[in-house]
Amino acid sequence: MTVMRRPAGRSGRAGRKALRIPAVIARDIGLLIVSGRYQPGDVLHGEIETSDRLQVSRAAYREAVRILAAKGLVKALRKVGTRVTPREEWHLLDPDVLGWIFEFEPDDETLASLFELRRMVEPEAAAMAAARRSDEDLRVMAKALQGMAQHGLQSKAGRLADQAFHAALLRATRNAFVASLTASVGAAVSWTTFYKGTHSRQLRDSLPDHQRVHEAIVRRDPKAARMAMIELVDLALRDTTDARKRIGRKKRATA
Amino acid sequence: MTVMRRPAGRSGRAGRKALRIPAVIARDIGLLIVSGRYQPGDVLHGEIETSDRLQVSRAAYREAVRILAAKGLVKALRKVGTRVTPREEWHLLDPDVLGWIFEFEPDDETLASLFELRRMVEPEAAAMAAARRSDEDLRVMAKALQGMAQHGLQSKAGRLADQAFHAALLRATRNAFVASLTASVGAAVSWTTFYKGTHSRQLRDSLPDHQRVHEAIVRRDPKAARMAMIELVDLALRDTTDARKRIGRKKRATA
DNA sequence: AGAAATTTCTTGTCAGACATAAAGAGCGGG
DNA sequence: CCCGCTCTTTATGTCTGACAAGAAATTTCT
Repeated sequence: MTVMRRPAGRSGRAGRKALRIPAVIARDIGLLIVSGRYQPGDVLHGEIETSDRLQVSRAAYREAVRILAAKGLVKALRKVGTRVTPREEWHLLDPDVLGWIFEFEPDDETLASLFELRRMVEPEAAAMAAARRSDEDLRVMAKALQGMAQHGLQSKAGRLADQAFHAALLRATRNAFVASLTASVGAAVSWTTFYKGTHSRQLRDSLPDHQRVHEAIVRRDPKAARMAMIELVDLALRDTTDARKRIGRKKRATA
Repeated sequence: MTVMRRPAGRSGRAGRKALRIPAVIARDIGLLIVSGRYQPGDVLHGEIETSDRLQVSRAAYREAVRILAAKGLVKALRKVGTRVTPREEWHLLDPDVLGWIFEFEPDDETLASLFELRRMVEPEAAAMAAARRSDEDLRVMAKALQGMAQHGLQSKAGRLADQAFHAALLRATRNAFVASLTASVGAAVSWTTFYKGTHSRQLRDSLPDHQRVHEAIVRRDPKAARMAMIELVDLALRDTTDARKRIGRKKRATA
């Protein structure tokens, strides 16, 4: 494992800002953990050894470990070392942790679980949004829909617009806790559309689903918003699992 | 602000384990942030100045700041300082953050929002648990109910049993993301019963509500479990708001 | 006045040392 | 032989002081 000051990709481009060393190390180790390369119970190598190997100061490495500990991924014990925490203690809804999980192709169970959560939260959120939304919320959602229509779901911009729509909807609930699920929902949304876009030829247009939700919210019709959102999530899940099954068959056939 | 190596309370007792300096500082500053003493946009005092004032090394203080940054509460910028993040970026569902919020009496809106989240998640979770629970899940839930009955809701042990019941239920959903909401639900549960216990004379017995949920899960009856949980959450919310209103009147009368 | 160079300030990183707790080995006594 | 105590070992925990780097503020030059 080597320390990269910038996320993998072209380095010169102005894209993302340079990450500090501890953040990069935390991400690297975090990826190793959520991907299962480091299993719960495993103890990380010693601080001196690791920091030396990565050619960073021990202080920098320690700050990285602190970040991971703050997210529940590891726990440091004197004399025993820094040990990977059992999965139940991970802060799965932490944006970073979730992002790390979705940097790989998540397994079926993880994906299903996240969709179950969406299915629990988003319909009610849509209903709440229909009851409480401001005109400003509407404006943001409309703009997001326009972005989806304009760029399409294959493009990065389109995916961002999709996420923006769901984020605006959650914000419109006027519930800070619900709104803080934005990262979770966004991860599912982004990855799903990405998955469909890259692996599947025929890409069902989910824009109408979104528009139905939007219209219900415009009309301040909670019941309709809830139903429309249920349909949206269900269809998104179906599309995703269908695509997966196709890939699965293809892979099996190739192997 | 002074660094306390142990959480406030009697120090000699074996209760909680000694927290390391960065964790204590992170908690102290975290409390100042979530309580509003430090407002979003405020910049914390410089590292040298603060670490000097707290009489800890700069490295220790920096690790504390890293913890807060990992939870989205602050963001460090060169030359500008470490600044408190806008509220929308806080990781509200992080167990520590939520715990800090609930170390004070949360405002009505926060409490209402958290109950809304419970109301969205727990009924469906109960239904899922009814469909998927193992015998082991049942055993844990039964034991928790027994603990509630034995110790009562006023005692610490009773409150822990209450939390344990909800935790076991969420775990029985077999959904890691739902299960990771345990801390959030637990915070609401614990604080609510605590509130009722300390401030209110007549303390409605919520044990029957829990037992109805439990029985439905035993019977593998998702619909009944969902309905029972809806009732449980609604009653808990009503109890809490009622108690608050009483206190409010009392305070107003006293003042 | 406007752009470019410079200063300045704050976080970022490094290096090495010592402190401390907890696991494990070793030893003594029951 | 087993139990419990002490001592050693070892990893994290903490401190100190120094320098690097980047961004804001200031100054200087055109």
